[in-house]
This record gives sequence, structure tokens and C-alpha cells, in this order.
Amino acid sequence: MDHGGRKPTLKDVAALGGVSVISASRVMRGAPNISPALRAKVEKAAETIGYQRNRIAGSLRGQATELIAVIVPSMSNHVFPQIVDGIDDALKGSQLRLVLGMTKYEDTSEEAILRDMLTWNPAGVILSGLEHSRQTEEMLAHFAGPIVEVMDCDGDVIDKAVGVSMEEAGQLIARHLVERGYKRIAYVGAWGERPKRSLKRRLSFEAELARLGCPIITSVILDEASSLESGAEGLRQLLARNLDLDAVFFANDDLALGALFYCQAQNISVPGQIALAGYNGLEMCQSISPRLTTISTPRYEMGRLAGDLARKQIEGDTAPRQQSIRLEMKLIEGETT
Amino acid sequence: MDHGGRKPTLKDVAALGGVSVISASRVMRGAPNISPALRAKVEKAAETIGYQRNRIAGSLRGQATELIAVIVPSMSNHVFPQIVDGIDDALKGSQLRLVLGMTKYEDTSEEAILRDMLTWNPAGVILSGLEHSRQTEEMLAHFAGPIVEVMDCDGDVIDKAVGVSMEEAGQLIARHLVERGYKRIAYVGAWGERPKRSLKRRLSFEAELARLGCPIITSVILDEASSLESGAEGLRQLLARNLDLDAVFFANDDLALGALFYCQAQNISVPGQIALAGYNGLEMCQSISPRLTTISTPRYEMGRLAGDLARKQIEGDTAPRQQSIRLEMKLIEGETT
DNA sequence: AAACACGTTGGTAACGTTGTCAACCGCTAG
DNA sequence: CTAGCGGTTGACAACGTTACCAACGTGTTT
Repeated sequence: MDHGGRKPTLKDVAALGGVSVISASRVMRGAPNISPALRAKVEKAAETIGYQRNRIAGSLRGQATELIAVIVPSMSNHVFPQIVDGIDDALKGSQLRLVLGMTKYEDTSEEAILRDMLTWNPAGVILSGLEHSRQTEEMLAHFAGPIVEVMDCDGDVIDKAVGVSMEEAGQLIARHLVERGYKRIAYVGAWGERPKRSLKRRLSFEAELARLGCPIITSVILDEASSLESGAEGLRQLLARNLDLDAVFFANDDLALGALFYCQAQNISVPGQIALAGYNGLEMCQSISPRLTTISTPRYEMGRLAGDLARKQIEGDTAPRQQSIRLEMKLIEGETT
Repeated sequence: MDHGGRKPTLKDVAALGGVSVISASRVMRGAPNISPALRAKVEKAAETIGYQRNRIAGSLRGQATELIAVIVPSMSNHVFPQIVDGIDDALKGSQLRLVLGMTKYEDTSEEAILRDMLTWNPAGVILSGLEHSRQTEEMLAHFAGPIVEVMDCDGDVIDKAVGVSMEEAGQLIARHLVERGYKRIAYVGAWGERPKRSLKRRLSFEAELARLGCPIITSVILDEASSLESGAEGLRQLLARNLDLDAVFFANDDLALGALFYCQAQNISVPGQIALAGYNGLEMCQSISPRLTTISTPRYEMGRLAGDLARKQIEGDTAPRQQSIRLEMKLIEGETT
């Protein structure tokens, strides 16, 4: 089966089938206008010697590969896996494959990863957020394929963006808390507010609170990753300031849940003594008791749509640049506010 | 900057720098024995025209690419993202990139995805579990690079495996439940017991229960995905059978947590009326009250080690084939049993 | 009967890089 | 003074595929 230890090539298939190399190529990639006889010969030969296409060679001749570069911060969080899931589903049925890189929330690594990925000549690029280094933007400016930014939608778009509005999120929660009568409100963030999305959300939250005549009392921004523990820690730090707070908005549900569990352990009544709200709308939040107030974001859909946009453009749809798709978010009024 | 709209190639760099193409190539990939003068000329030229390596062309000349094919069932679950995270970390600092495919728990898709991925000539393959279709095994037999199977470690290994023992998991929980005095024990699974890992775990669990003189009473295997809701549904179905059960082992923590929340909502006391145990050891389980009894598995480490093994072999380490690394799992005795 | 269109097949030349071998340089050892 | 050696550079030919153009046969139109 192995001819000289080498992997069989189109040449081998052609030789065995008694046809030209180019004909074999056409059959293997399903080109039109092939006689059934030729097709049969080639397919039989390919089968016999166990031929496998070599798309590396193919993409060298053609221009781009059928790889989509996807760069996200991390997988150890509940948000990005779902985005990736959506992208993968969108790509299903096409020949496109997802190449994944993670920045681990390090500022400089998006650039490094992108630079590396571009050496593979990907057909498209999907990255998260709208804020990128100058170098990154420059690289992207020279990139020919679709560029989709997921997560966020208010800001300057390079090519296409799919996301939710951070502004809206901050406002929704601010209004909700004020409407419920909370007056002494605080905020807890993590990861030193990288990526910038969470910062935008907080600023909008604070601006709306101020507009409603109820300015934010204090904030804690942790350096650590978001986790249940850091949520508890954040709340602990807030409470230690003795500011008589009555509500806290957390950068995400992980933090908020951690704080909620902390309260339960410490017998702090929620929302009696303190109200808690999160962001993301993880499934978990609606199953626990009390149900967490949060904002549900369409994570899977964002990924799905991002994948679709990239795919369509690669497949020839001439979509307009500078397109920003804003998806709906939903305030989930739980029992913690 | 763009010469004729085309991306600049080594030829352009060489022309501008007044050196040969091959010298430019050597500088760009950091080959040894280059004079500082030549290096400087090339680097300057590359910088000026914004040259980017084209690894597609490079890997055509060389043999394999620097891509690692990773095939997992899904990302919408809490297990695989952490594995992927570990793999990515292991690859950091190398030139290797991760190409991701998801089977969505469909039996035939691993094969299809692998076939597709092999057309990219990856340097290594990482897949989950030890059970694969005959076609898959055949393709892998012809594959030259490292093949690492993650998750499971008892069974026949193709090349290398990193995982935990499903046997051990079943036994640990069985013994724990019996030791705590539970006698009427049931099991809940999901996804129609795909992948096979969960089946192995259940069989070992049942075998151990039988050995301890306490055979399993009944089981529910749901077709749906694992989720909090399906966990609740599974428990509901079990209870409806009126078998006077006193403990239930769930295929994973999602199911177990869902069941726990269901019990809390229905005022079924845990573990008073019924004891619950899960599998995976998600962070969440130890934060809620009551803390869930479960088995903690080293997910990140599995990925990390799998990535390391693949990387080392690609970098030249001649590791023995048929190597199976068994990682430790830990029974976490929570408050639900 | 000639001209033409169309479906089908093949030959050739790329695509951008790197492995191999050869050539050259300056230097040291004999 | 020459042979030889290591460090450095270059020419050439691949790697496996596909775009492009040419050529063929068959059937249809004028």
C-alpha cells in the first residue's frame, strides 16, 4: 500500500488510474464536467492506494487556506467555549477549519498570536472585542479575508462585528437597581479590567447611575481571574470598607455567584442586607436559589453569526465592510435584587 | 508597500536586500551560520516591505505542518474547554498551533473530522477517549506523528494516552456509597452514554456494587445532553419508579447539581431522603451548600500533559509508543452523601 | 459541408519555500 | 607555499497541487 514509504500523491493515483494528474485532481476535489468513467477510474485508484488529499499543496497554488483563525482570551471561562461552539457549528458543512489561539488575557499576546496565525494564510479571522493594538490593526488592515470581531458592538469596527452593547448592559443594570430602590451601589471587577469590554460596561453603569442621581459609592477591581473565590473576595473587600452598601454589580456571573455563596455561608441575607447582580446569564444562575439577577447574553449565537459572516464572505458573498450586528441582551430579574 | 497588490515574498526581500532568496529564507527562520551583515540586510529589507513568512509553502517543502489536530466532543460542557486550555498552554513557546474540531457526540463525525484534518498534514493528533471507529484507527495507524488520547487510560492505546481510570471512578463512588450505608442505589446517565467513557464508569460502578453485596437497583439513561435540567429530569424519572432509593450516582456534576437543585426546590432532603454524587469535581460543586460529593478529575493537567507529550515527540524526543499515563483522581466527600 | 459550441481531457507552469550540493572566503597546519 | 577546514553564501531542484490554456471529440447550426 505504501509506495516507497511515501504518502501517495495525485501522481500515483493518476498513474494507477491511467489518467492525467490534473484529471485526478479534478475528481478528488469534485470539479464539474467530469465523465462518470473518468471519475470511476480515479476514485478506484485513489481508494486502492489510500490516497489522501494534501491541502497544504493545494493552498499554496490557490491563495488562501481553508482555515479560520480564532483568537479568544481563554477557555477556562464559560463564555468563550460557547462562542467557539457556535463558530464551529457555523463552519459545519464547509471545508473550513478552526485554528484556535488564546491570549490568556495578556495584552501583547493577541498581536503575537495573530502574527503567527497569519503565516498560515487563513481564509478569515475571528477575534474578540473591538480594542486591539496598533500593530494588530495594521496587520488586519493588510489582511484580505473577512475579519469578525465578536462580543462587543459599540465602537469602531474593522470589518464586521457581532456582539452586544456594553453600554446597554451597564445601563440596564443601573436602571434596574435604582428602580428597585437601591441607593448605595458598588461594583466588583476582575482581571484588572482586561479585556476592555468590562471597563466599558462599568463606565456605562457608573454614568447611568450618576444620571439617575445615585452615583456609585465604590468599586473593587481585582487583579485575579474571575472565579467563585475571587467573587467572594471582592465582596469581602467591599464590605470591609463599611460603606453601608445595599447593592453590588459584578463584572460577571462567576463573581456574583461566588459572592452569593459567600453571603449564604456568612448568613448575610440576599437581597435583604445586600443585593447582587451579575452579567452573562449562565445557565446555573437560574437553577440556584435564590435565582441570580443578571443579564443574559447570546454567546452561542454570537459565535454562530460570526462564523456565518466569515463563511459567507469566504464563499463569495460580497458583504459590505464596516458592518456591526448588535444582538439582543436580556435583563433577567432574579431573586437577588 | 504592496508590490503589485501581491503579498511580499522572500524573493522581494532578497531583491531589496541584494542577497539570494535562500539566504533571506535562512535569516527569516533563524538558521545558524549567518553573518551579522547578511542578517541585518535581510531583516531591514523584510521590515521595509512588511514581509510575512508563508508557512504553507514551507510545510510543503518540509514534511509536516506545525499544526496539532485536536478533536473533542464539544465545548459547551465544562470538561473539554479546560483540556483545550491545557493543551494550548503546553504548546506555548513552540511554533505549534491548535486546530480544533468538535464531534458533537455524533458517532461518525470523529472519523470525518479526522479525515479532513489529516489533509492539513498536522504534526500531531490529540483526540478524546480510547474508542474509535475502525476507519479512524486505520487512518491513525498510517499517521506518522504523535497520537495522544486524552480522558481515559484503561483500554488499548494507539500511541499515547493521558487520562484517569474510569474503572477507578466507578469503584470509588460505589465503595463510598456502600460505606456510608446506602443500600438502594441508582444511576443516571445522559447523551445515550456516548462517549463510551461514561458507560465504562457505570459498568465498573455496577460491578463494584454487586461485589459489595449491594447490586444496583435501577438506572436511567437519558438521550439528551447533560445539563442541570436533564439532571433534574433524570432524578424525577427515578423517583417516579417508587423504588425507595437512597442514593444516586450521576454521570457528571451537571446532572448531579441539577438533581440537587430539584431536590431543594421540591423540599426533598439531601442526603436525608436521598444521597447524590457526581463526577468531575467542577469548581462550583464545592461552593454550593450542601457541597456535592463527586470525583475530582485533573482536566487541565490532562490537556497539559497531552500537549507536552505531543510537543516533545514533535521536537524530536523519541518517546516509546504504547505509553499510557494514568493521572490521579480524588474522591471529594461532600455533604450530599 | 463547414463552422461553431460545448463538454471533456491533458500539458505546462506556476505557488513560495527549503534541502542538497557546490562554491567561495579567509585562515591555519604541515 | 599549499592543502585542508570551517564558516558563509548561492544555484537549483524539488514539495503536491491547481490555474490556465490548448486540444480533442461529438453534436448542432448555418
